[in-house]
Amino acid sequence: MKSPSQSRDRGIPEATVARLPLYLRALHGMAERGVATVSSEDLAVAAGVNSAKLRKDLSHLGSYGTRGVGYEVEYLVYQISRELGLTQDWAVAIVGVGNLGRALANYGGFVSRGFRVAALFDADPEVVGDTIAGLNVEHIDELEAVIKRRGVSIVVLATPAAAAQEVCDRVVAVGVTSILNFAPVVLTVPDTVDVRKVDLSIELQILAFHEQRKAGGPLMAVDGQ
Amino acid sequence: MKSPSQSRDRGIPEATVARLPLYLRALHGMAERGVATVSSEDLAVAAGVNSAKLRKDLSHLGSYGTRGVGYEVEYLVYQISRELGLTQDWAVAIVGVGNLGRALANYGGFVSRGFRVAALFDADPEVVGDTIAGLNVEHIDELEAVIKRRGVSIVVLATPAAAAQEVCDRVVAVGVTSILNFAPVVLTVPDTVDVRKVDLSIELQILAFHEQRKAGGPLMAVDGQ
DNA sequence: CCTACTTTGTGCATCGGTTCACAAAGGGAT
DNA sequence: ATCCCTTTGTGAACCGATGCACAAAGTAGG
Repeated sequence: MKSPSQSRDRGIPEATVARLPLYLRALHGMAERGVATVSSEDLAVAAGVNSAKLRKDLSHLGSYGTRGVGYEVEYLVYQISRELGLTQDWAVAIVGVGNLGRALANYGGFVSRGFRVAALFDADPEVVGDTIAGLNVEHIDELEAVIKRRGVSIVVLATPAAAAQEVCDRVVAVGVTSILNFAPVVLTVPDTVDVRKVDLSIELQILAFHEQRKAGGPLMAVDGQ
Repeated sequence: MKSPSQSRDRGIPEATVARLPLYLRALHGMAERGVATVSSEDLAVAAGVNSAKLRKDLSHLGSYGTRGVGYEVEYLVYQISRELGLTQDWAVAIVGVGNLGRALANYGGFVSRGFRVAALFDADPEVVGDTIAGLNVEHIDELEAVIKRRGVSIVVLATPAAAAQEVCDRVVAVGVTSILNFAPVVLTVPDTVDVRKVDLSIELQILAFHEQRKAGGPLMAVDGQ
């Protein structure tokens, strides 16, 4: 049941959640440049969205702006960070240390936002024991033990497609409920588990679709039937 | 002739376009396993979507199913491929050969779907001249010349954030209208240009948000679903 | 205190997308 | 040919997201 006068409605729309990190990035940039206060219009431009949308998004977190003035940058950074759960430290494990897994392990963008790569796993004895980004690569057999021991709560799957579901099942079995999947497969999970997927090939295909139209443009009817 | 003979409505919804690659992947899997015909229900399960949605999506391409039977796998693969523009060969350039660029260059998923990595660029003289995935890394100064010469129409940006906008401007200036951006910045482009962005850190932040709520405890809205 | 100006927060109309549910269309059996 | 069974294709209701436009709320200056 939901109380009617819940000051900060916990039901933040998914679309809004997806944009908060964008605002946060823009705000960090402004904070670095010493900007103290920002209007919805300016922040919207920096984040590449419409200002009305931005204001509505922020209004879901509470009333943190001052009419006639704007938003205080530092304060807003804090509020958004807290809402996203970035004020705590998240231990992330990366499974699969191929090209992609390696790139992810070295990616600075993680660490800077409250995420800490806490473990790397691979099945290939050739790479197990290697040190990547200052971390020892563990054998996949250690998956369950290490995840528990190090309090990993988010797992990134960068395995071959064929291995993804099995690894997924195993991490879900030890209680992981947040998965970022780079393998090109549809994962089956209990609905208590969140899966987000990133598929590089799909993004290119969407671009190709639009590119084709631009190129075909006015002559489109040529292949019509 | 217009009227209902506008059989294939060219205005395919964006949400549908984004799912077509998913269906395609599922269909390829089925084709390999020798499946000749598939129902919307089965294909929907394989692609991880609702069957009504799948049927509506496919209906935007035309009437390619047979009532009482389903869809012929090979035929549907062809139709979707054609719609997405995958029957032609797309030359892709990757700019920035750091960890991520390297991973992308080696990523098999591109080649297998009508995409061909045709050029690699970097600014660092240390890596220029290296061979990655069978390709010579060109200096960024060659950007315009090589893009034109090799007919590159899609550019993948895997540069540091600070360099992304400048590279973007340059490729747009030579006529590229499709960009896949991995750099964590909002790119400014003319609206004739399509930009899709992939931000690994944003995906993690979205997961963290939901994870926090799950862990968040008693004050959480009890969403018993 | 009052007036002029700025910018937030939001009600409302609208739009695109999802889902339901069923008539229409085809196959197969007799 | 007729009946029954399966599955598509789609009308229509629904739902969430977007964007306009403005009242409310604040600042600044006299």
